[in-house]
Formats: sequence, C-alpha cells, structure tokens
Amino acid sequence: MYTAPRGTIDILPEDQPYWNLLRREIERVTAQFGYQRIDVPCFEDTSLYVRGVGEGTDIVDKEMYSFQDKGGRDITLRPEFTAGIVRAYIEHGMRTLPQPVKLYTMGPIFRYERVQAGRYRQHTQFDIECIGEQDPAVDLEVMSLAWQLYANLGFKGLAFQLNSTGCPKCRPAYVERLVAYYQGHTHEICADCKRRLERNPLRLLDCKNEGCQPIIADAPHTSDHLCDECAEHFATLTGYLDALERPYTINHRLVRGLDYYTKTVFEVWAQGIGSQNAVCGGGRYDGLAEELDGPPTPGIGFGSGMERLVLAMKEQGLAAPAAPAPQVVLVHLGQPAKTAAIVLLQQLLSRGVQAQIGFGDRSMRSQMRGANRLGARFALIIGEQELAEGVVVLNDLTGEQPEQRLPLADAAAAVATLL
RNA sequence: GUGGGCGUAGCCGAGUGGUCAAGGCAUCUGGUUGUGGCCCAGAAGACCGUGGGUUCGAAUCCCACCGCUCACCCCA
Repeated sequence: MYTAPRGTIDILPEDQPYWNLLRREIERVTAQFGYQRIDVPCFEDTSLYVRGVGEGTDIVDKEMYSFQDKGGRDITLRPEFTAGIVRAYIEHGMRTLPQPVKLYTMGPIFRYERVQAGRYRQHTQFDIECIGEQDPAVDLEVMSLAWQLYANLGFKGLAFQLNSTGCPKCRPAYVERLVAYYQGHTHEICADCKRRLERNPLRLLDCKNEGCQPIIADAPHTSDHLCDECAEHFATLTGYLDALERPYTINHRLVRGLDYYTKTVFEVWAQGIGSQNAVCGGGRYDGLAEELDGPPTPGIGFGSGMERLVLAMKEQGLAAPAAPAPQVVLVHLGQPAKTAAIVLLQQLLSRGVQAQIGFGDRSMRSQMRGANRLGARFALIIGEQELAEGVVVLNDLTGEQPEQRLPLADAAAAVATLL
C-alpha cells in the first residue's frame, strides 16, 4: 500500500475547517495592516539559498531538497520564503515603489529533517516581509501583525520571545567575547557545545544540556554588547512594546539559525504541541538584499507554521466552523420519481439552494438515514404516489414542522422561500 | 546523523504458544406494505507490518528489514 512520503501529511476534510479559518484570518489581518500578496516559486536556484541563508547553517548543510533539472540547473525546493521574496523585490525593481514594500504569502516549505511532533518535511508557512525601511516601528508593526492574528484566532498564553543579535559591526566582537568566555570552560561543556564553539558559537546559547546551563547563565548577553545603533534600535522597539503594554520576554538565548538576521530576532511559542513549540519565527535582515546582489535594503519579516498553528488551535480547544450541511436532500422511490427528483434538484440548485440527491436505489429508510446523517434541514420525498398526484412531500428534519405536501410544479420556489 | 517506544479490520482495541483472532466506533442491510435521529438484529471488513528462524504447532518466542512515533540536533 502506498503511504504519504515520510514527513508529509494529508489534510483531510475534517481538518479543513481549521485551515479555512486560518486562511480567512490571515487574509483579514494582512488587509488590515496593508500587506499585499505575492507568490514566488516553490523552487529557486540553489545558490540563492546558499548565499541568502548562509553556508554553515543547518538548512543549507543538511536540510535542502536539491536536485539538477533536465537542463543541468541546480535547483532547490524552497526551505524558507525570505530569500525568494527578496529576490523578487530586487528582480522587479520594487525599490521604485513607495517604501517600505509590505508583502505576505502562504505556501509549502520543504526541509529534509527527521520528523517529530509538529515537524514535517513539507509544511506550510504564512509569511510576512516588510522591505525597505529600517525604522524600529516597522519591527513593531510586523510583530503586531502576528499578535493581532493570534488574538483574532483566540489564542491564549502565547509567549513572545525577543532578542537582538546585533549587526556586522558589533556581532563579531561579541562572538569573540563569547568564545573567550567559553574557552575558560571547555572542560565543563557537553560534546555538542565543543562542536558549536568551533562551528557556530552563537548556538552555544541555546544548548539544552543540563550541565551547560550554569555556563550559559553567566555568559555575556548579546544585548549588552550592541553597537550604539543596534542598542538604540533595540531600546526604541522595546519602548514601543512597553508603551503598548505588550507582554514579551527578552530572551538572551534566542539566536536564530539563519545567517542573515541582524538586530531584531523574535519567536512566538505555544505550549502543548510537542517540543517544537515555535509557531512563529522571524527577524530583521538588513544585509540580505546586498548579499543577493541587490542594493542595500533593510527588511524584516517572519514565518509562521500553519500546521503548528492548527495543532495549537486544537490544543486550546478553539473551534472552527464546520462545513455547511445541505439544506435539502431529495429522497426518491422508483425510477420515474427519481427522474422527477433529478429535475427538482436542478431547479433547487439553480436557485442557489444547497441540495443533494441520494444515489443508487436504496430504500426510503436508508435514504432518510442518509439525509439525517448529513445534517440536512429538509428532506423532499418523491415516490410513485406523489408523482401521480403531482406533489412532493416536505419533511422538516428538525422536527419543528409537520410534513406537508407541495405542488411539484412550484416546489423549488416554495422551498427556497423557507430557507 | 543518534537514542527510546510501537506496528492486530477505516479508527480504537482484547488476545503473550494450541479451535488462522473478542469487543467498541464507523459502514451496509433489515426490524411488515414508502420515512430519519434512540433501540434491536444481521452483514461485510484482518493473508495479525514484511521476510526468515525456533517449535508438532506462533498474532503470541528469536533475528533482520520496513514503517510509524517521541526525543536529541535544529527549526515553523
């Protein structure tokens, strides 16, 4: 038997109400904040991600779905949205538009990872990018949009994590300081951390090994070693957040796995959906456009995992409206009556009524059971007798009204007025 | 890439060596002649993940493989 490839899921009809609700709220909040939709390809030149996301990152080193197409081009299924959207911004000369350019998108993301709760090889992200403005008020807007979306969906107790990782001017000095600090503790840290010390020192900060916790606790904070520009940016942003009384936690250990982040980084965490608890992650990437051969252009954005949001909605018991039940189901007995029922069905559909008919030649009992299970409002019954008399029986399945007989000729009109 | 748990019908789930397998949900059909929701009866549905092995005999024991799952890593 074929099964869905590892790390992929089928989103079945029973789950679609959650997705519909999510998409609807995303459309609403992006329109409210003035973000416009952009759709970029599901694959790009491999080098776009290698340069954008950065060599040495997990994504580039081991998680990309890369292949050569029949023309020999190196192609990669997108492992994130930002690089592709910034590429589109540059390619289409969007710097000539009023700045910043505010964009959003939704779609599948591919990363070859080991699967676990809330982590898939193909998942769906809602993504926001605000490109062309370095004002901390933009950082606030982007975070606010996420806030508003989650609030509209009814989430409670989501935790916003915030940090600043500096910029190319101040980060190297901080990393040096961090490395120096750790070199005094090499005998106390775990094997992973020894590797991180060589390869990616910032990641030392989010090690979960128990033995490393005291070392991390005393490690220098990124936010204490920012250059004046970055420090001011961070202070202004937190000042705005305080003015709005937005709850957030400055998480000195929040460092993100992509090279392009500068200054602001943030995540949103949800409880109860497994150990992969980030439902939103993003940050500022002021050097990315240049890295991709574009003009120097600041930008900030986030991605939010929709599968994880659905998990969180379920976890928090948030209801999603179910698909509408049919208003009318036609029940028939005998071939001539079935033909008449099909004609009546068409008349109802033409009037915009949500109507269905029972297929096959099942018993009336069976058809009535079926109508009831569909949650239909009315059953319209046509048998030999009704056909002979030119009537149709209207049965109110809610039991509120007794059965009544309607003239077949204008039954559709009569039923339509009842709904 | 590393480690733990699991693998019996669409779903849940008994059964741990001896009538090729219980029950529940869901499905279908009936419960008098043309009527739903409750109830009752019946039917259909499993080569017990796959392949080896041990045994007179295995869903039950052993091995391998595959798959699922959780966790590490990392991320959404």
